[in-house]
Amino acid sequence: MPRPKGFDPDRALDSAMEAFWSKGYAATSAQDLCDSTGLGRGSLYNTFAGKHQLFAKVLRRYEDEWTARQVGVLEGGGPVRDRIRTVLMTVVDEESAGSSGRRGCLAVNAAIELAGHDPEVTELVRHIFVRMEDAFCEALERARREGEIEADRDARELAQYLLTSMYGLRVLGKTADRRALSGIVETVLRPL
Amino acid sequence: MPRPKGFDPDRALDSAMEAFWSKGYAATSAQDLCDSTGLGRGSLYNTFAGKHQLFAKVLRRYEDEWTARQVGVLEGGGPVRDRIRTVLMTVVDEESAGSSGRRGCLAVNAAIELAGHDPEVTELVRHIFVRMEDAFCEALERARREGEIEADRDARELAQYLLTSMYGLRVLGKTADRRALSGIVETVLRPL
DNA sequence: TTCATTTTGGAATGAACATTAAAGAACTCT
DNA sequence: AGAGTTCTTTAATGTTCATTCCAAAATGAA
Repeated sequence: MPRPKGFDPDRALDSAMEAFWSKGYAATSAQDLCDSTGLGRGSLYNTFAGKHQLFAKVLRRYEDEWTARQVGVLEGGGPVRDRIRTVLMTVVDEESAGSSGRRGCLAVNAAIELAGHDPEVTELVRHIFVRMEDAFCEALERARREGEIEADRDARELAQYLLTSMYGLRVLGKTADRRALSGIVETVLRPL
Repeated sequence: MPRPKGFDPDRALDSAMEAFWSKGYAATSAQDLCDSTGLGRGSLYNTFAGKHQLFAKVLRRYEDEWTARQVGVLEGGGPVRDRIRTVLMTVVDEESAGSSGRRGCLAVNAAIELAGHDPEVTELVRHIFVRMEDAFCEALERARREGEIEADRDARELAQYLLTSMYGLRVLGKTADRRALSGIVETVLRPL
């Protein structure tokens, strides 16, 4: 049996995520990744074949860790309207965090920076977007069956509308303040 | 009198915009800029002090050329609802362009890639966002005065809502198809 | 034509880039 | 203890990066 790794690959993946998340793909160097993970170049390239493959792994982990959390909220109990508000207000909270935060959403960042140039990343991002849309859709369907929202509304259509609003908040969050963002959330929720 | 420049700086600025727009800031090298503008390194650095200053100039020109065009549509005649639809459908058209297109919105790209790290770019982007929001707001106010929309609606609130939807479309445009995007436009327009 | 000035393109700069090579250290199993 | 395998570190790879420098070409004014 071989010598075991001297570090936890998942923990390293989280550190790498942190780096990519706050600096973007292109602006994060191999040195940055070594610094943030604490690994040597050799260990890094042995474990994650290269920068691009590492980023792909990071994106998959982001879906499992962060997207899944938001999906979980939408699958929870209570009025849908409140669950959706919780999700959107989480976005507002993240975007109006102090200078330490403001990293936005890794999937959105990746979509804007790489979609169109990088097929693999585009596919991973699409997967995340679809998963969120489906979560919105199922929550709305359930609400419709239980009579919480009117029966003639198209759940899929509303889900796409909410997804658009959510990612629009991510963009505006770069320049708008918390007060404006939470106002928008209420406007978005109104037609529901 | 000195020797005049052998090129049109505004035309060069447009070429540089093209490069930054389709590749992003970090991924565009000085060589890329020389190739796309046709300038030598000397001319480029003599005219636009450096990559960063050039990008700032490009962003200002983007506002004058592209943002102003959308503002113009909103200031035009006819029902507001139609004018807003035109603006949003322009976004859909741009996002579902063939492989040649799909550059998105330069301001959104810059916001996601650089806002939070680059104060100057953040300010330039904010300016563009505010200008679009104001244009939406004034169009809505006018519609309210002329009785086209109900008087109890808050124009500023609606304007922010539309801005959010517009930029959300930019994000989803990276993975969604034309059919989905234009469906979203109608959903966004409905509560108006 | 000559002067003063500026543009221009190419060479040159040194730093940072992603990645690979190699050698020794560390570990498990026999 | 020893063999076999993997990990880790360091050095080194060659490329590309943004930017600077410089000599030569080009221009308008005198």
